[in-house]
Amino acid sequence: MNKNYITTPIYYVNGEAHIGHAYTTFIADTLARHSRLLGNETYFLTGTDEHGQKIEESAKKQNKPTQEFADEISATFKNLWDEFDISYDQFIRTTDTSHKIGVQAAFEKMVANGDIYKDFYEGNYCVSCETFFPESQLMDGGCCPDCGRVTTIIKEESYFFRLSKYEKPLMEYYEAHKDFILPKSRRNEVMSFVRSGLHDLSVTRTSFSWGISVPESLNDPKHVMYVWLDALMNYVTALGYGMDEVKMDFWPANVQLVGKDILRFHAIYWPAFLMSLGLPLPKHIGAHGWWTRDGEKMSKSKGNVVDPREVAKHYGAENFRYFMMREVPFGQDGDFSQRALIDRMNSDLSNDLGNLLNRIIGMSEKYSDFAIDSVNVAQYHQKELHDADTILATLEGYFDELQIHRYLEELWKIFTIGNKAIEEHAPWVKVKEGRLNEALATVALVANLLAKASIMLHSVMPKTTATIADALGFEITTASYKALITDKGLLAPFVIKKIPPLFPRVEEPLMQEAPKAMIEEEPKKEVALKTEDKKVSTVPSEGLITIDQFFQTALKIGTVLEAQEVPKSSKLLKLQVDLGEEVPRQIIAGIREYYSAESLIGTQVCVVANLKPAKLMGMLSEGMLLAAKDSEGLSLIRPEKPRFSGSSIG
RNA sequence: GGCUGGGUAGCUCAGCUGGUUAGAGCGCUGGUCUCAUAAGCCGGAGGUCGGGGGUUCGAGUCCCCCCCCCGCCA
Repeated sequence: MNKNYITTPIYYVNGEAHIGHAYTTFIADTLARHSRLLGNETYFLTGTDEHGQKIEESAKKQNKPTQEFADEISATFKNLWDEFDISYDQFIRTTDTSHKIGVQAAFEKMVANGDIYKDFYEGNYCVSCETFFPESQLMDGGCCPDCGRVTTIIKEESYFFRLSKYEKPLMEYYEAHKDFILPKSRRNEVMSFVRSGLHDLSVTRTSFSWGISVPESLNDPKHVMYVWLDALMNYVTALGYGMDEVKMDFWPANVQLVGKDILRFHAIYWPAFLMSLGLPLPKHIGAHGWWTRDGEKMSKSKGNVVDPREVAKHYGAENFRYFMMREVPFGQDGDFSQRALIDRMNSDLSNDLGNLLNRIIGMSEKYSDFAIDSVNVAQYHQKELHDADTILATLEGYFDELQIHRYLEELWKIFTIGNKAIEEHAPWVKVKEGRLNEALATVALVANLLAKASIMLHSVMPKTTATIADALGFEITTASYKALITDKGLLAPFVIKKIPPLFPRVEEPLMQEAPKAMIEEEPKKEVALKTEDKKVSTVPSEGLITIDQFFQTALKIGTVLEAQEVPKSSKLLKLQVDLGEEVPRQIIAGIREYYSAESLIGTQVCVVANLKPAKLMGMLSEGMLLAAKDSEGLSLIRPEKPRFSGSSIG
C-alpha cells in the first residue's frame, strides 16, 4: 500500500478565507479522496500560519491578545473546511507546541551542519511601510518604491541560512525531476530565478516577538524566526518532525499545492531547507492560478469578491466545486461568473449526467418495475463496455499531472456513450417488439456506465456520487473501485431507487447581489437605447467611467526645460518638465524615434502628473507625456495656445 | 530592458518529431426520436491558424524579422 501525503499551504490568519483558499483546498481534497479511493494510505494536511509582525499588529488594532486573535481567525478557516466537508486528516497551526518544538529542532540541526550563521542584515528600510527593500528596487535618491518616502539604512542582527550553497543542488534536482514543479511552465520561472543567483536568506528578526524564538541552546532570546522558515516547516512538523516522528514515514509528500504567488518559497527555499535537514524533497509542487470575477480582478474595494459560502449556498457546494475543477486547466487563472457556472451545471451536470440517470429510472420503472440486472449487458453491448473501459483506464494519468479538468473532460465521454446507446438501441422500440431482454440490457448498460463514472467522479463530488451510487444499489469504496474499474466488472442485480432529479436546471442567476461594475452599467445602457434611432450612440456602453474617475487622473500642461538622449536606448529621451512646481519633473519618454531632444526644448506638452513614479533604464520617471500613436507615427498632444506651466487639463 | 510561455472557429482551448478537405466542448442553427430535467441523438454554418519574408514537392507545425498578450526577473 502506498503512502500518500498531500498538503495545502497553511493560510495566513490575517484575513478571512476567500475563493482562492477554497480553490486550493478543493484541489487538495480531491487529490486526497482520490488517493484513498485507490486504496492508498493517505494523509491530508491543511492549517493556518499565525506568526509574524502583521498578526501582532492586527491583534493590537482589535485590542486583543495576539493568541486570541489568531485563534479566532484560524477557527474561521477550520469551520469553512468543515462546512465544505474537506477531508483533512490534520489541521495544523504554527502556534501548536509540537510545531514550535519541531521548528526549533530543525533550526538546531541547520546550525549544527553549518547552514545557519549570524551576521547583520543591512538594508534600506522604509519606516512608513515597515519593509526592507533591496537596493535594486529603490527609486532615485533611495526612495521607497511603494510610498516614495526616503528610506533609511538599518543594520539589524540576524541569523542567515546558507541558501547560496544550494544553488547547484537545486538546479540539479530540477533537471533530474522534470515534473517536480507543476505545471511545467512554472518550472522555467523557478529555474531562471535560481540560475540568476541565490543570496543567503535572513531567517530571524529582532524587531518583533510574535514568532518562534531560536533554540535556547543559542542563548539569543531576542531572535525570532522569520515567517517562511517557521511556516514551511509545518509540512514535516505535522508528521512529528523533531518530536516523536511517528508519521514521518509519510514523508516525502506526494503533492504540495500552492498558489502561484508562493511558488518561489516552496520550490526554492523549502527544498533547500529539506536538503539541509537531509530529508528527501516532495515529489510534486503544484502551483495553481488565481480566480477573477467576470473578467476582473477581485478586490474588497471593488466589492466583487466571490464568497465561497454564498456560491455554495445558492448553487450547491459540490456543483461549485465541480465547476472549479472542470473549468480551468491546472495552473491557469480562472474566471468566475454566474453565467459560466450555470452553463457548466446545466450542460454537464443536468443534461449529460442527471438526465441520463433519469432516463434509466424511467425506463426501468416501466419495463421491469425498477429491477436492473447486468446479466445480458455483455452480450448486447460489448462495444459500449469496451469503449467505456478504455476511457476509464486512461483517466488515472491525468491525475498524475494534476490535470483534473482533462480528467473530467474525458470522464464525461462515458455519459455520451450512455446517451448514444439509448438512442441507438431505442429500448422503447425493443419493448414493443417483444425483445424485453435486449431493452433491459441497454438499461443495465447505462446503469453500469453511471456506476463506473460516479466512482471516478467521487473525489470531486463525494456526496452527490454517493447518492447516485445509493440509487444504483452499491457503495463507492475501494472495493467497488477495484471491482468496477480495475477489474472492469458489472453491478450485481439490484432495484434502482427512484430519486428526484439530482441537478435541476438553473434558468436564472441565483445570487442576487451583482458586483458594482454591473450595477453601474445598467442605467447607461438605457440611456444609449433612448437615444433617437438615427443617432445611435457610438459610445460603447461598456467600460465607461464617471467624471469623478476621469478627474482621478491629474493632467497638466508642462513646459520642457531640458531634453537629452538616454544612452544605450533607441527609444528614450530624458526630459526636465516644468509643471509649475518648485522643482521640474524628470520624465523619461519613449519618443526618441519621433522627436529629437533639441526640438522639444521650450515646447509645451500634456503630462499625467499623478502617475506613480517608475524607473526606466535605472532613471526615475515622474510622469507621462500624452501622445497619439498610429501606424504612421507618433504625435505629442500639445495645447493649441501656450498656457502657464502646471495649468490643469479637463 | 532581460528571460520564459503564448497569439488557431463567437467563447475556452487541442493540434506529437512538417503531409490527404485544420479539430473538440460550449454557443448559434436545421432536422429527429419520445425513455428522460425544453434534456438526448443526427446534421450545418463559422477559421486568409497575429503580420511579413524564407526553407520545402508540401508549413498552423521549421528558420528570420516585426506586432501584441500573460508571467518571472531587473
